[in-house]
Amino acid sequence: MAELKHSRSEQTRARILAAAEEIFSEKGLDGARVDEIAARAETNKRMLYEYYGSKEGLYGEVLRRVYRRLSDCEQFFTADEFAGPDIIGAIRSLVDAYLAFVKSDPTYVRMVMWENLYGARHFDQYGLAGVRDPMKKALGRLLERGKAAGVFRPDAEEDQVLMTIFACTFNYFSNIHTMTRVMGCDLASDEQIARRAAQITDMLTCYLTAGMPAQ
Amino acid sequence: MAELKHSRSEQTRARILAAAEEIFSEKGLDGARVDEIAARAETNKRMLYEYYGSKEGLYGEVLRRVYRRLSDCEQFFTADEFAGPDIIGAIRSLVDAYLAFVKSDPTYVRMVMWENLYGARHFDQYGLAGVRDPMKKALGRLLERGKAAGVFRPDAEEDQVLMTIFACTFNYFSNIHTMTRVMGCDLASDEQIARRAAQITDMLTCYLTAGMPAQ
DNA sequence: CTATAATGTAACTAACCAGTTACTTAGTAA
DNA sequence: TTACTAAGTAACTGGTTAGTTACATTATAG
Repeated sequence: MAELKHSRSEQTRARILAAAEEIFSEKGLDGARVDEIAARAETNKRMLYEYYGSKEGLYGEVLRRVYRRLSDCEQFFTADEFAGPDIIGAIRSLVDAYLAFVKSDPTYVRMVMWENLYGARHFDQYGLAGVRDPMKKALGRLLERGKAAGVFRPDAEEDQVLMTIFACTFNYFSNIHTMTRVMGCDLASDEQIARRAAQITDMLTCYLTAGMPAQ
Repeated sequence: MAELKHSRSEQTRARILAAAEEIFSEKGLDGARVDEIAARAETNKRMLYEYYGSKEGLYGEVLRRVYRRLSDCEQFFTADEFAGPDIIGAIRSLVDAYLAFVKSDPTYVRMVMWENLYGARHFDQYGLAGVRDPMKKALGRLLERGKAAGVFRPDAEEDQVLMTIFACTFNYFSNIHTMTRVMGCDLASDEQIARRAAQITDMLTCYLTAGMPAQ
């Protein structure tokens, strides 16, 4: 029963990685404690070092796993929804999808924040340089189609639009604590999130269709 | 010469605070080392604890100081530039000013990021709840004037526009490390920053003036 | 059953770190 | 000079932490 043994160790590996993700995303590389990760994984340091070699190595694995979840959204962004004739509706879907992703995956948001504070050191170190945001491709195709159809202004730049969408969606959750205090309302509520989504879409649409003949 | 003595201790206090700002913004509360702060301030722990009581207390002082720099921009945003008849130009100035601020003060950006990762714990603890973003007031006045003049659409919401400006400017620098890798170009260059500023302004203008008679 | 290897436990180590304390130096006032 | 106080030094303390090691348990293959 080699499989059973294998499966047992795989399960421990998986529990360690899951616990590490929780704790690294919560406290960062410096704030996290190896013993705490081992305890939450219901194992101990010995196994953690057996499987991952070092604290930083484990952190790197967590980072890889988190970014993989983003790449895995690729399929979503290639769905039929984005190939139909309603190009403005597709932009809305794109914004909604990204906002839904960052809302549903606070761990992703926090790990990206930590990594930016660490100067993307581990991002480079653990071979994530090739990671491509799936939204970038989808947006590129969409802009091209929109321009060809005469719906979008021809001078719209993919990179700039992408940065705007990314900033507006990501930032809403990454800075939600300080922004809530400045705004004086609960930005985490579904109502506020929906308002924000509508606003971002509205704004992008205004920009992308400015000066073009109305549909 | 009581003043000389006083001044000497004040200088040590100031050197400690300056060193702490550098190191806390670089490494965060957990990553920073009290000995390193003392060494950089060319003094030692004894004085640090004399003046600031604890590591966290010092961190709180740094946070206060950093936010004070933002409030101090108030005067800039009340300048004549924002009261003139060129309301769209004023929006451009507002974006440029905020972008220039976050570009010139990476310490502010990083401290806000740390604080968001810490759940704004120290933000509350050290009495920064009352901090108001000076841009918020300036933008509120500007939108009101623009609407009254029939230049801006009447349904534009101050909070939403503010969040957009904040997200687009702050996020550009807070996520510059990971975004540079996804975009594949040097976002820190003056050329890229200028392009970004133009884009943000353009987009806001499109949104704010959509459906209004051309000027 | 026995040998072997995977899995797990717990104590240990060497370094580190926030915070304290005993002590020294230097500036000042009378 | 003398008495006093602020400023500075360095060693120390108690607790913590990443990483290691010696040992125990369990499972399985032959």
